[in-house]
Amino acid sequence: MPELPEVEITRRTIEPLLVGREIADVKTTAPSYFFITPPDVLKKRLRGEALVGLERKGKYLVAEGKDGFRLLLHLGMTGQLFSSHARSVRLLSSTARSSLAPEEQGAFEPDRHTHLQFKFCDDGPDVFFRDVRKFGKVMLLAPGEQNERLDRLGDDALDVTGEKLFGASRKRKTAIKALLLDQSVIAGVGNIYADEALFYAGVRPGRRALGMTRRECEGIATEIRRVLKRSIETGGSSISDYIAPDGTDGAYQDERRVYARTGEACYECHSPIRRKLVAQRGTHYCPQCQS
DNA sequence: ACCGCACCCTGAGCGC
DNA sequence: TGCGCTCAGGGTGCGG
Repeated sequence: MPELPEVEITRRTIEPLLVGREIADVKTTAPSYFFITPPDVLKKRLRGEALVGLERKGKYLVAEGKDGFRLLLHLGMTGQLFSSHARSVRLLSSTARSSLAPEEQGAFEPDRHTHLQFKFCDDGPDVFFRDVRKFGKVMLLAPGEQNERLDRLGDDALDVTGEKLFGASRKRKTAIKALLLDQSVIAGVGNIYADEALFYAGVRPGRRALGMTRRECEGIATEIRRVLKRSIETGGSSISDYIAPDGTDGAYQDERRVYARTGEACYECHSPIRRKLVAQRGTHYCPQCQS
């Protein structure tokens, strides 16, 4: 679900709830590949600790402990990191939603998809990490321990330059969209913002990276930075699962030009938006505005 | 080194 | 109602 803007908003909103509070207890679900670090190790290591910082690297959240250990969180496709005070229908299945009276909707009790529950020594809210599909990840790193998932990340997408893209695109026969999704080239772009940025840049997603001119790469880089910043300003995209940690929806989905608009009219030229597979991902573009 | 693909998992929505 | 299918904002690991 979440790409750079959603992860960044999550970081900003959850930071004051996670940092500087002594952890009383951590509850988890059973071991699964969601837990790269086993649940019992997490519980033992985190109890009594307080986190001192929370930063974002690409789509990863990295929390740091006092003695230098790091807790890596990745939201995958359906991960939700939020306060126990958050209220949102996106935390409930559709059947659960419809069986509730409107005024009850949004009340949340940890369910089988709530893989992490942080309880704190103060009487403030708990912090929950819920993930229906379990494509998210949680991992603990010892002080000074390197991690290749983090180390292989490319430049942060908010800072991507045309020069960087142009350099990376040489010798790459793959589609330009696949290049944008490659986290070792630039970190943070996912399926929505790749499609949106390529629309604004006027470039078809399926074109070979190798065929891009320097000027086109400049345009794509500019649009990536602009679209991501704009999405952060509007609270990110809440399309199916994403909510901010306080339970609020983003609004960027209302500004989408192509993503999930298959068959609808392009706002610029009124051609129907097309969908095809590129890099095994659903890909949306305007056949008229993008060449 | 790079490429495409299978796979990890659960749920929603569709046509029949 | 139920079945079978497709689709979903993520990333990894494999063989070619």
